[in-house]
Amino acid sequence: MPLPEKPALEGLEAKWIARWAESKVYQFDRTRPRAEVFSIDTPPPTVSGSLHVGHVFSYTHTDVVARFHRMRGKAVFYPMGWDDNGLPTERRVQNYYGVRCDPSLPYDPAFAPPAQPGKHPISVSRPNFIELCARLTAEDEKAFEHLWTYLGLSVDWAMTYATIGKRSQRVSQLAFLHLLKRGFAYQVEAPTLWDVDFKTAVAQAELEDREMPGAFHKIRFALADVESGFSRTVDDVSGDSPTVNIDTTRPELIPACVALVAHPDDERYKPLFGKDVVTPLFGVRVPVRAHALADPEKGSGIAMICTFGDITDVTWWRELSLPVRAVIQPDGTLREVKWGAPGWESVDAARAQRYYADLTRLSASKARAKIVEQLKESGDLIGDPRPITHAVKFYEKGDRPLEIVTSRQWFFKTIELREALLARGRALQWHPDYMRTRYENWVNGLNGDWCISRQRFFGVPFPVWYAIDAQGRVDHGRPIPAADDRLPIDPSTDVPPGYRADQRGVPGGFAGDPDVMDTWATSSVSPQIVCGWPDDPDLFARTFPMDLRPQAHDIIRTWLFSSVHRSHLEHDALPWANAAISGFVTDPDRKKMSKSKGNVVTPFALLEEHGSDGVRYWAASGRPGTDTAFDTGQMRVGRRLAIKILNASKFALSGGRESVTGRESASAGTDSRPLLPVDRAMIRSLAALVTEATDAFEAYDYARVLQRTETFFWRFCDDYLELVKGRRYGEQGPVGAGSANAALTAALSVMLRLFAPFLPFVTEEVWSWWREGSIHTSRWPTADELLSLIADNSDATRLADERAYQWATDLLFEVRKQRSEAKQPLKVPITRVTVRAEDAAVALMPIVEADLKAALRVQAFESAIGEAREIVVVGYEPAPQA
RNA sequence: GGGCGGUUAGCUCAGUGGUAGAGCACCGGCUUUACACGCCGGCUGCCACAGGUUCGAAUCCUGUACCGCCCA
Repeated sequence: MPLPEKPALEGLEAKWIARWAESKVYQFDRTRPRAEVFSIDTPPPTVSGSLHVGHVFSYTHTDVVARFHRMRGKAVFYPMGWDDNGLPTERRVQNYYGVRCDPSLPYDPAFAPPAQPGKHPISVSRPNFIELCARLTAEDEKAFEHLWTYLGLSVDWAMTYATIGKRSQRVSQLAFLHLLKRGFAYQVEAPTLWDVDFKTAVAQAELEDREMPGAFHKIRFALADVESGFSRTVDDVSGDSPTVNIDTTRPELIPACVALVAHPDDERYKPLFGKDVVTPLFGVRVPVRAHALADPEKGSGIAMICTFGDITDVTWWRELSLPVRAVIQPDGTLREVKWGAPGWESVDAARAQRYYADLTRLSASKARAKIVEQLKESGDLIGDPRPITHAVKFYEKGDRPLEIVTSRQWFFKTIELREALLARGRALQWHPDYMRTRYENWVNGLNGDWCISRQRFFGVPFPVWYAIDAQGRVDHGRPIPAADDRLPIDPSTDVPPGYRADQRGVPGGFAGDPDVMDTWATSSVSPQIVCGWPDDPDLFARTFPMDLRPQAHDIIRTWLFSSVHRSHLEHDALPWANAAISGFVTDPDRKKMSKSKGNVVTPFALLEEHGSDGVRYWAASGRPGTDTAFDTGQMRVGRRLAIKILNASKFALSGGRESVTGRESASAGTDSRPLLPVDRAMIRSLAALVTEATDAFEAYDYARVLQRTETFFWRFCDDYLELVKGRRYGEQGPVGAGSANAALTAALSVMLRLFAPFLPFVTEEVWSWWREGSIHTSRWPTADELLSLIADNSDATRLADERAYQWATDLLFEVRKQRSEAKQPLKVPITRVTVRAEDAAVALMPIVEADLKAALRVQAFESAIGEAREIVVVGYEPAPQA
């Protein structure tokens, strides 16, 4: 192929994407043994969200590492997944089509969504809803694949998976059944964190704290039985009976109050422990109890325990064996209560009923406003509410504060595995190492088992049914598991072994588990999904445990933790040897870029403007774990680097072969080895770079590789290339030209390969000018391939060559500087340069003089031995008369 | 409140005990037969602050301040 007249970056993406797909360069070779495989557990992006520059950033990191290992000779196992399962997709489908899922409706095979979402959501059956989810995610996935391909990810697209796909469902269900059999999965009716809008349980890992305005309300509780031992000085007293005042931010939960609690050492309240108080408005007798979690510093130091206001209430309720009086319903409103009925005994049930009637069916926030009025009226609110700002727990995707609702949920055991999971974390290689601390903090802070069931629709169902007894009661105690070989199943349509379809939902029949799994319960088995467990043991043996889990640090507590957990239980092993943790992309104000903050940049436009190589250059400059500023300037620098590679390559290659103009190479017929000291020195310093780059890459420090290679390349262009330019054109005869050409082509070949993981398009383009096959399946360069070109690598020669090259660049710099200061154009020859230097340097002049004369347009050097170095440009040739 | 990272040139960042660096930006010069998306040169710093260790500290230790993130 002839060298292009004017090489350009435009169109390289389209050209090479098509050829790579055609020639299957990124196809995984599954005949290779485990030791020759590098397997990557790619994060499946949430397809219902839009891709943003943060994705481009972190996925580039993975690709760079993948390309390095491919060139090191590994068969790279690099699948892509789509996380289409779960709430984000449901929410997007609801908004996109204007529909709501109503599981009670029958399937309508003729249903078609409206072109535009209507004002009021259309109710559709669960199968119809799932169809819409599948349809929309398929479109999203196409757009994602296009972007990834354009970015140059070297993914094997034949292995793509989706978290809602059949295989993912089979693996999730099978792994679940294994844990059920072994007792690590269990279900229980228990108070659970609950989102009142999504109407589902959520897990600890999905919580986030948000600073919210609130208010402390000082509420008066009357003592039930006044005794002499109780000192009236402990707190405010009003009316006839001694009272105790508590502070609460949630007065609407007074009807759910089951006790008061203070710290066991709190002298103010010690006399009250074991006594009863009566709740205001509702007149319920509740005990005063002691517990270490009560904070004497907070409010009045005594708190009410409600079922349930927060997770501390749950702890108190459990540890103090208190009864349940729940008022918050799954939709977040207050349920109806019959005051005076068992469990709701009151000293004045009629009065309780009267107050409560005004609260029934109000949301928590409306009920709060109402009850404050009532408390004011009854005189039980002491003073005005005091506004505060406090952290309130939210579901990370939710809009209203979480409630705690008692319901039947599935859990995976985590708490009893804490020590084992910490040990796994220590065995994992973290990049950077300090990210391990995030994991350890999380594992140490676990306060309950992992709730995996969600009361949603677009997810992996639990592969179990329950018998219904003759009285129509569902027996949750003995779930009927599906047979392993039938998975995946949907218990809402499939029938358990030993039953007929017409027995669904009837006494003596069966009921399917109605819930779906938490999306993390599926993505946590992504290594098993991609590696073919358990249906393809051959693939599994070649890929698992995997080499690398790349991901961002925000999901250490979710994806990373849960994957370690699942692999620990299923395989008694870590799922991967390495975890490479990417940082975030920050905007210029050092804030995390995110959609909600409105500072997200659409990635495709960036790729088109700066070129995929340019954007990748920016991304690869972000070291593992380090947050990186969004910087189009860096992308422009990357683009310039790519252009420079094109042009320098054109020059370097135009001598060793037939050139663009058809002129014969100046070095034709000569031995193609770097023979001259300057050439040898350059080759050896490149060999040192290769060693450094390889070591850094092995340590996941790809950013250093890029930076060092770039620095070397730019100096190569500015100094070495200029130095040998004249010689390369044959000014010093064929031997000098041959040496330069040999050094140029060898150096170019190596530098292109060093750049290839970062700049896959431009390096492939240049490679194609003169080499067979793809650069991306060529061998990673070695120091030895360079050093072996040189006959004499003895220390003496090496040092002498280095000194000559150094001396040449010193002179280059000094003369250039003087020419620049004299403002003389390069086309004006310098008549004479006098050099005074130490003996050793002067002795090097014959070696470098000819190259320097050509590079600097110097007609003559005059050198003398002297103490202090002095390099003087004596004069310039007068400009020719006009 | 606890933990983790960070603070180096106007900006983005390298720099793990030995004379403070790169790119961008800025200034001056240059059509030079690979590249003006280029080349040559120049300017730019109490390395956040205060102590300590050391012959010597941007680098190690202690503390402080500020920024970011994670967890309560």
